[in-house]
Amino acid sequence: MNIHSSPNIMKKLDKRSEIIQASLDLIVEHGFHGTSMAMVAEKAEVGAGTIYRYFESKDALIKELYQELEEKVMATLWEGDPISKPVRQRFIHLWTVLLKYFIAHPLYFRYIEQYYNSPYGVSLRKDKILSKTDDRDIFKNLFEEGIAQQVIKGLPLSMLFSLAFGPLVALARDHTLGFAILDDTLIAETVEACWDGIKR
Amino acid sequence: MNIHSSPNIMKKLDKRSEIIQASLDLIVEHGFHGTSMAMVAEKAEVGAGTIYRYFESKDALIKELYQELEEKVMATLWEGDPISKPVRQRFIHLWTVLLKYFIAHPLYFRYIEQYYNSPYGVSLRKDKILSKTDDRDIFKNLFEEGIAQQVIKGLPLSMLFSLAFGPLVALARDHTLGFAILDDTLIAETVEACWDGIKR
Amino acid sequence: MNIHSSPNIMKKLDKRSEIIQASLDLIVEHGFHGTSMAMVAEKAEVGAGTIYRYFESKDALIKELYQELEEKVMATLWEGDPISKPVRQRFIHLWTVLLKYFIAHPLYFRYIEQYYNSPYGVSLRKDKILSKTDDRDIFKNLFEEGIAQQVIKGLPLSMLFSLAFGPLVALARDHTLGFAILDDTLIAETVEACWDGIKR
Amino acid sequence: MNIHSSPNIMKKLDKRSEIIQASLDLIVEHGFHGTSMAMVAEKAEVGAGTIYRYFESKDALIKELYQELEEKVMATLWEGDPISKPVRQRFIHLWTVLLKYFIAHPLYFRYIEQYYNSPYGVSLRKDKILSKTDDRDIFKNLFEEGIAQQVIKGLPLSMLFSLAFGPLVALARDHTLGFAILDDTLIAETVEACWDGIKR
DNA sequence: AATGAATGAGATTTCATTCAT
DNA sequence: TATGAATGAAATCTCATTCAT
Repeated sequence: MNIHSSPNIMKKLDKRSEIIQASLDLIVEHGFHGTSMAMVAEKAEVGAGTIYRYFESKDALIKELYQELEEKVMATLWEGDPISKPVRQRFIHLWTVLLKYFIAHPLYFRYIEQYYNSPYGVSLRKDKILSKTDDRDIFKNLFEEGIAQQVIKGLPLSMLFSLAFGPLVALARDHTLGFAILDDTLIAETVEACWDGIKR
Repeated sequence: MNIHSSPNIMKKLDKRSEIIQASLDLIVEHGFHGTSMAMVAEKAEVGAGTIYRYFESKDALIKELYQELEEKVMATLWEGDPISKPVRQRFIHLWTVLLKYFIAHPLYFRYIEQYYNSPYGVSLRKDKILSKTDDRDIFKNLFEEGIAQQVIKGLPLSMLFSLAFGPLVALARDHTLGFAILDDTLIAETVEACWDGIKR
Repeated sequence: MNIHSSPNIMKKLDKRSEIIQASLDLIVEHGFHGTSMAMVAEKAEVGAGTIYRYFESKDALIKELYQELEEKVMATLWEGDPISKPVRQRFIHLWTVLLKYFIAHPLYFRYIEQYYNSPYGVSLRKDKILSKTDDRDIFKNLFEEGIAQQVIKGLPLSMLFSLAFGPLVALARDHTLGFAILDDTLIAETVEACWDGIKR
Repeated sequence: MNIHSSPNIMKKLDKRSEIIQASLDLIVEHGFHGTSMAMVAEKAEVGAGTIYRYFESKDALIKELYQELEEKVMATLWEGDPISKPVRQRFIHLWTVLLKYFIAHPLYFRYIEQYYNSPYGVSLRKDKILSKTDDRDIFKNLFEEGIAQQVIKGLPLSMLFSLAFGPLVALARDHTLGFAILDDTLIAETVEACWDGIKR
């Protein structure tokens, strides 16, 4: 690769990124079906047909956008995960990072939530439950360790997920919609409350 | 009004109910935009035009359906609310009733959630926050009383809502989707965990 | 049914007929892909969406139009078929009727031919060969009888079909395109020539 | 031109040939409009833009491909035409060669036929009839000689064409589609039958 | 009041062609 | 000369809504 090929590569990446970004903005504001491909094309400043060079269909675009966002979130969590620390400390760390990430990236959060609660998300989750390689392994391991050490309630995993994520997601939603304003203190208290919900 | 007009009224109510029920079934399964008016008409066994005698538009139908479901939920909560009992006991009662109601009426729950997380729901909630007559008064009063009695954490109301409803909603979702199975014991434990999240 | 319902029925039949007729005219002139649904809608003086009340898709329209034309042709042949007459006489009758029909209905003929020689027609014919209930039974029987009576050559049926239909179709094509002009005498001579091709 | 330019020319010819061949394969299978330029480019292993260096447009490609095939067929006929032999013998020779050629090159035949029966072919034939330099001169001469010698029926030339080519084409079609299987004996009988159709 | 055929605006998607590299 | 990413016009098809019956 030399310096002259760079513009090509940049441009290619750019088009796809522009489309992804435009879709994210528009879908968060208008929903999946309130967002037409023409709107995406205009906002991304590409031809309508260009979208189909990068995404097979509107559905594929919606799905790939979700997957990209999910990867970003998971990467952020993995990055600083203090694996060797005690369960409680890891929990506090992970939940804090996650909540702060959602607050810092409200569009990501809104999109993920919208996707999750649509027919798209339901089938996605059904698929995930079947497959072994779940993103949630990082949490699963944490919970199982906590149960084994008797610091977390001995409830079914799915219940622990709901108890621990439910408040965080609800808070993030209210924040991104402007119904609540979270500062560092409130974030810390929220995370503590999430822990309180599952701690023995 | 005389007795002869009764059949007419019955019929009219019936048609409206059929439309509402058909919409609920279809939207839960296919989403707002995966459900066409033609599908609703067929399932409700009415003419396509008939829907428009009862609902001004598809959006109006979606909104009114939401409001009806919300009213049913709130009526159920109001009904047996032990207003004179201590805060904790009221909380446990209300949350148990709510969770059981969602489990007993999974379609109601799925619809409400889908609505809540769509652009429809966001504007609805913005409207509600502005108006004084909020359905959530029943909870607001409970929380304020709890704060005053120092049995509930002194956090902003919006945070308390998230902490207390988040786990419940997450659990109800997993249950209605078949990802978790809740019996009476687990319901009780869930509600306890919700309380743990906000109790001082 | 009373006289007042008549207009309804007429109208319904009319729309479908208008669409069929417009499609026939346009496809014969511009081909399958040179004919857009918008062109059909305009020529038929119906809304674009209306076509889809009568035909599931453009392909379905093309296929159904073919089937209708084929039925008309076959009905014409059946009608005056002198079953009890000698093979030669039946042959002369059927071929004459067919050629005259194609000359009288050049659009029908052009459409059928275009369909026959397109990918549509190939799969159609493959299906037909598999199924027993072939329109061509009328000809098959005639040929088999002729072979048995030793007035027709003892060749495979598919060859006899080609030998007997080939000249007729070629003539009809030239006539409908204006490359040849057939009068009654020439028609008779053509049919004789078709017979000459298969007679023993 | 020197020896060094040879590779270039070869390459250029190669690309054009690849495009022609790919188009032939694809159009025979999917039809004119079922075949996109992108499909051709991929199958020919050239860039999409490259096609336009050799052919002005898709229509031009379709037309040139037809002309190439027609030339090949005519060249084959010219090659061994026993001009000095009696009419009947020449006829038998030419028709046998033609039928065998179509059987040996089913793609050529299918393409020519598809073209012939499309709006492309109709205008092509109209043009040909106007111009004097018709490929059909070889047949025209043969028929006129036959008429003069009173061995061929005294019918209009266009009729003789239809009578003589119709069966051959019909047979070739059934063979290439797999609906009939022709061996040397059947080929000979077919050609005899073609002759029977026009002989006095 | 009830119907459902008809509508046409608008959605998704395709594809021949261009043009910067 | 060759490429293939980009384009946008145009195609097919859907569907909320209307309106004559």
